Formats: sequence, C-alpha cells, structure tokens
Amino acid sequence: MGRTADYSKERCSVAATLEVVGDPWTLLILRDAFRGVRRFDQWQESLGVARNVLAARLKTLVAHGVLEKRRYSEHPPRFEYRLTEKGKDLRPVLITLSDWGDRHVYGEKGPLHFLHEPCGHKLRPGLICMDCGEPVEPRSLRMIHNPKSQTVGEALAEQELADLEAEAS
Amino acid sequence: MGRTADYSKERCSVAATLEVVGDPWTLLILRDAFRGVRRFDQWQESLGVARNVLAARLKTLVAHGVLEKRRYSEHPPRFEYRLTEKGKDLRPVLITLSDWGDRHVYGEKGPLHFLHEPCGHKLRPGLICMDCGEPVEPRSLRMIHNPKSQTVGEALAEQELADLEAEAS
DNA sequence: TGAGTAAGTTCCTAATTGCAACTCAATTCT
DNA sequence: AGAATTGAGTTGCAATTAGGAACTTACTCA
Repeated sequence: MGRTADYSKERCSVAATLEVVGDPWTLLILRDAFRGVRRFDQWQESLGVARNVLAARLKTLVAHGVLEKRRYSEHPPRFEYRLTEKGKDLRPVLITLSDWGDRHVYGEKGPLHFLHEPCGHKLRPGLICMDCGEPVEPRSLRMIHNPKSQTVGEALAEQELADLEAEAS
Repeated sequence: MGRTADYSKERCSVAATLEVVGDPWTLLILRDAFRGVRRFDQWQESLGVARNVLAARLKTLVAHGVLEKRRYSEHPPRFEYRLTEKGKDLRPVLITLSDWGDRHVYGEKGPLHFLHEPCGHKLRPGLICMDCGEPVEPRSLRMIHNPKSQTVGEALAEQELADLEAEAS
C-alpha cells in the first residue's frame, strides 16, 4: 500500500512523539522555529524543502498543537507560525539530537550549538532525574512497557478532543 | 526526483543526526534495541515493518556504526545486531522523545516509561549544563550557527573514513 | 522425508516526495 | 496606470520509497 510509516498502532510514547514530529523535514522545521523562523518563505529558503511538503507539514503541526497559525497582517492577508508551549517543550529533543550529531558526526566542531549564557560555555547537556536530582546513568534505568495502554492513534484522537474543548472554553 | 528528505547539504548537527536516524522506523528500531531486541525477526514482529525496509535500515545503522552485526551461530549462519557505544549514546534522544509523548500525547499515562532505580520514581528527565551543573532554562540558551562549517554530507564521509581507520588498527 | 526457523531478497503496487509552474491578493516600483 | 514583486500557498507530473507477500537459503529437529 506504499504509505509511509504509520506508528499509530504502537503503544509507546516514543512512537507517539514520532507520529507528530517524525515525518521527514518536520524536526528541521522545528529547529528553524527555535531559531526564530516564523514564515513560510523563510522555511522554504532555509531548508530547500518542496513547498507542498512544507505546507503539509505546517498544517499537521498546527493540527497537533505544536505550532499556532496567526494572521500578522490583515490587508495583504499574511500568516505566521509560532511555537506553542507544547512545541517549546520539544526543545530537549532538539538539544539531544544536536548534541549527538556534534559528538558523533562532527566530532566537537559542530556547526550548530547552544551557548549556555549563565556560564558562557557551549552547552554539553546532561540528563538528570528531576525527582532525586541525580544524573541519569544508563545502568540505573529500567524500561517499563505496559502493553495494555492505549495505542498512539487512540491517544492522539483523545488529545485532539481535549484541545478542541480547551479552545471552546 | 522524488527521493526522500536529504539533509546532507545542511550544516547542522540536528540534520546530521537525522541523516543517520531520521528515516521512518529507524528510531523505533533503536527503541527496541534499547529494550534488548537483537534479531531480525524480533524487530519484524514487534514493529510490523516490512522486511525489506527493516533489512535496509539495519544495513545503514551498521554502516553508520550505530549497530554492530555479529554472527552468533556458525552453523546455521545467524546474526544479531547490538548497539555500539555510539548507538548507546542515543539514549538521551529516546528518553526526551518518550518524555514528550508521555506528557503531551498520553498525558502522564504513557505506556512506555523509564524507571529510575536509585530513587524508584518514574523518570522525569531534566537537562542540565554539564559545565556549571545548572538546569537548562529555555531563556538561558542562545542558538549559535556557524554557516561556514562542513555540510552534513562532508562530515559523514569523514566520519566513515575515521571508522575504517579505527577498524584497520 | 517433511516441517520449522532465522535472516534476508525479490517483485509488484501504491503513496509520497521533489520539482516546477501557476494562482491569488495586495503592494511597491517606474 | 501598468508591471513587477512578495507572501502564502496549490496543482500536476515523474521519480522513489514504503508496504506486502511470496520466495530463497541454509540449517535443525521429529
């Protein structure tokens, strides 16, 4: 049937996230959004992505509540896309992706990095457990998987309903 | 020309990582690898991915040094795939993806989570700066982008050379 | 001898991406 | 005033890719 990967029958939070941001280009669109890109043509020029694909991606990101579409000019009707809080919460994903690319593809000379202003260093991110404050060691984690929970598709549908209700109020 | 997203001309560590793990299914293949999956048919059954696609993904993950292919039986020739150190370093990416899905799709009732054994809580991951130890606040980061650095394609090519030399020695 | 398993490969079809050109509404240059 | 430009897409077509199922290869086990 040739459609692209469909994770909606998985029961997994990783798959759930990928169902929203896992399409080709989507994460780079979001990277640009964090850099301040808000308009169609800025993305198009920055990424060189096909315009129809960009239009489709923006539409689904808006549908999932990651970006918000706003009219910023009435008279020539013009729109911009801004990260919602939900979208901004994806920053750690971008940071960890960037860090891996830096260390394993570019070998410390990465072209994109984050400056941590309080200390003035290039950010080397580390994960901690917010409950005990300790750094997360690989050995200290157990992966737990509850096969009885909702599928990604079910959870996304419910999420959309909740979004609609929130808007209505 | 209809080929799927090609990030190799970007100059960006995020794009670099996605060039390696950004194909459909790849991150779920890695998620399973972290859960202990090592064999072709285990992945095939767990994901329901087409076998040709799975074979192709495993091949590129091995080529990029994220997985290692080992023969675990001589006589019926049988192979398994294990995460390399480079592959294990992707764990923070999976953790942040999982955390976002948990919070924004499943709403705290996620089907997959990580148990932090030292403190016994479900892991709520937080990012810190490893230089100063402070938590990373969105406001405290500046994104720096050096447009003169290598493209993703150049860096990956160099990386592969380095891998080959390391093997030869 | 026949069934079963692991790890793929091959073949075909259907979706999707990529690309370029085109639309539409309004604004600015000449 | 008319022409060109800008922003934000849409439309149509060709080239790939993913999906699906069957087929191969090389053994083991009953």
